[in-house]
Amino acid sequence: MKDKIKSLIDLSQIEPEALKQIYDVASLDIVKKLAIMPDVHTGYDLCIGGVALVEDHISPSFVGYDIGCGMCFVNTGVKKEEIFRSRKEREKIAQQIYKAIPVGNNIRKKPLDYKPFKSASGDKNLTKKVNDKLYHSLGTLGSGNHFIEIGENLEGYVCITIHSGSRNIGHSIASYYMKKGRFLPLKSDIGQAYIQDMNFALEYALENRLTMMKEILKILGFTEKEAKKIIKKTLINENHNHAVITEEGVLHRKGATPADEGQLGIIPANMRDGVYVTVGLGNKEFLSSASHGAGRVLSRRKAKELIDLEEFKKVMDSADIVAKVSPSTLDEAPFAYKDINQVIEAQRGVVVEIIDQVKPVINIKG
DNA sequence: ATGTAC
Repeated sequence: MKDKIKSLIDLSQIEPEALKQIYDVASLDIVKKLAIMPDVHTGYDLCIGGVALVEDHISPSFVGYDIGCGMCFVNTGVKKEEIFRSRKEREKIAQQIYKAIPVGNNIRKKPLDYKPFKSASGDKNLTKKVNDKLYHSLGTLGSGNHFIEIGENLEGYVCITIHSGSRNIGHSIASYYMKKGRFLPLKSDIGQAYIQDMNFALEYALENRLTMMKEILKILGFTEKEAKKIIKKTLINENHNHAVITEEGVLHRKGATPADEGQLGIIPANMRDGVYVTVGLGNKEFLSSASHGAGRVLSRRKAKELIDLEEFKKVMDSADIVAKVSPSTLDEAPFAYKDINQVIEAQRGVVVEIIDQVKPVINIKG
């Protein structure tokens, strides 16, 4: 059983509950390989930061609730000084973003256009449930670790990163299929239906991020034409909750950045340290995957209990980052996360190379 | 991870 598990972090460093999940999953005959990322923590069924190769079956719970959750990134090609001259200006832009993009539990009052969903399983309730919120949820950020970040890369160019998922749409699809079984045979109607509906959620999550990306570029003063060009030329899109059918089996990633050879990805650190741009090395031992973040050291509850708001404010101010520093974001403070350098070093040259790094200027959160 | 909704 243990030879199925390949971990980028010492197993002794993993929280007991997540470790139990790892052994439970690895003990299943149907699971051929299990790769563990350094930001691993307890999730529903398969741990977050877990990548599982499964034989002939697809598992809704191995993909998780936020199907298609992931990152979009662009490099505007404009230097920081050309857009941001003062802190006041940055604060104004942050305000404009909060005004244009619903965050947290909020969705749009006025719906945006998107092609309707029809459940491949034929379930009328699921179809209705998804379509009900489809247009209102598009272009909304969500909560938790989801964020919008405007930052400066190593060359001084303004880059935009968005971390968000499929909102209620993916959640509805995920819950519906999780009730159908832990593993759905690929050669079954329900398995095929899940694949189709999961793919819809992946597409929707990308559209969700792109909608926000276009709005942000507009707020930064780019014309529609310029925005299109920036996206076309520089977009990195990657999602860390999905399943892919491969020749070796069904590859499920839950909280893991795809790192096929040459594949670009984004690994976020935390609100203060920004994001890393990665290129995959296609390391099959680790199922061509990398971490999807730094990983928490404090649970959300503990973070709110232990972290001092003033301390949080101090580090964000000294890095001159405009961000929502409040009791509601204490659980997202840098101290709630592992030291990103260690997490990166555990992966550099093994599953990815780092090709760029972006320091935050503005961080938007739910 | 998520719509004030069984």
